[in-house]
Amino acid sequence: MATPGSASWHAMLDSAQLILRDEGYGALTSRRVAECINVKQRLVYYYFKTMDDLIVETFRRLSLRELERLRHALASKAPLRHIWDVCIHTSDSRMISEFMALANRNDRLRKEVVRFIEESRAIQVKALRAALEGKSSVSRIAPAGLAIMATSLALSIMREKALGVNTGHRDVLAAINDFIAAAEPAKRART
Amino acid sequence: MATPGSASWHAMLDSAQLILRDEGYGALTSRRVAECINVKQRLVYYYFKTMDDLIVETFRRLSLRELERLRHALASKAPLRHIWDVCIHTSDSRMISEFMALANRNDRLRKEVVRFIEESRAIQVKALRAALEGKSSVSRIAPAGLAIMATSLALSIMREKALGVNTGHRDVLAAINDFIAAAEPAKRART
DNA sequence: GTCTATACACCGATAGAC
DNA sequence: GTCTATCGGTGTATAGAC
Repeated sequence: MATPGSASWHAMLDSAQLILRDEGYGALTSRRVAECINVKQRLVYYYFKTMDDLIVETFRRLSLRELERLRHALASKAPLRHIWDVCIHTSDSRMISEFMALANRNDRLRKEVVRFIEESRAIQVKALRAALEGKSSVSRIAPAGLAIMATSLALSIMREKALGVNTGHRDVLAAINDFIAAAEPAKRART
Repeated sequence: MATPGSASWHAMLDSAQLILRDEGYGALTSRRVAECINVKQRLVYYYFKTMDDLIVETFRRLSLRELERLRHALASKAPLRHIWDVCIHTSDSRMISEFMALANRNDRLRKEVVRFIEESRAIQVKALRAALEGKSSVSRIAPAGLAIMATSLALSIMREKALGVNTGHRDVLAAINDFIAAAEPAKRART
């Protein structure tokens, strides 16, 4: 259509994110997006051919920003610590749940999600491989296994926190902290 | 309203599950449910006062069945192995994604989900505590931490498998197998 | 780039007959 | 217990003026 990257374009994606987070994908409609930025519904279809396009583009912009944060953390002095910080402070868990649900039935979105998972995991594996080189005593699990454990736990902890469950969180966070301290003994920090 | 537990009642919950799994909560409508079991839309409102009630009841029935499986596994000869089997072969990950998304904005469902998480975790902790008694060398992580790791990983692996991602799965499954073998050295099995 | 107006489908929920 | 019929509301998407 026209003008990806313009002010209205970004405003629509911003609204889409907020609606997804606060009201769920069932509420992500062209009318609702338009209402959020005080324009008429018709304009949404000027920027996005279908609502499907809007959803895919919303995830795409979000995932590119997230990968940027991960690459920045990878290049830092304490990659493991900073990558974990990015994972545990990533986008709202409710919004992630919505994208997951959508990805199961939207093939274009699914491909974007798969791309994101694979790229982010590659960054994590790179950091873990470098940190664990010559330290076989820290973990017998391969870097790829540790990476999936990290993302999986970060997501579960965020989600349960949002639901109001806390059982076992302290234990897991302590274990992760110990692991990072052993693999990357540079400075001390709080989780 | 009337007759919870009757044939039509169960048929409606069965349909609701299938629709959630295959089409998402956006498609879970009274008309769609009625269509699936060849009755008219009006009948759904005879069994469930609102669509909200139908959703909550669908999760409730499912979670009670799941807890029953977990309790059965706990009472078996190899509790850790069997509980893990239940976790990794639980309800379809797409359906779980839908319930998660719904629970973030439906307070009655949220309470049911919290109850399920806490009860299932208690069962897992019980099994882990018993298995690890006097075996401090197997893991330094407390049982509650190990429980959240297990559920978290089972869900992530199922979800990624459904999406078509495999990176690191083999490593994680091997690690879990090793852990169970060390904590519960009874018989050998495949994961 | 932003608007008015509209076609057409589907939603939740209810009234009331049999 | 199951049906027909219907209300008011909201959804995607498009035509076309300014």
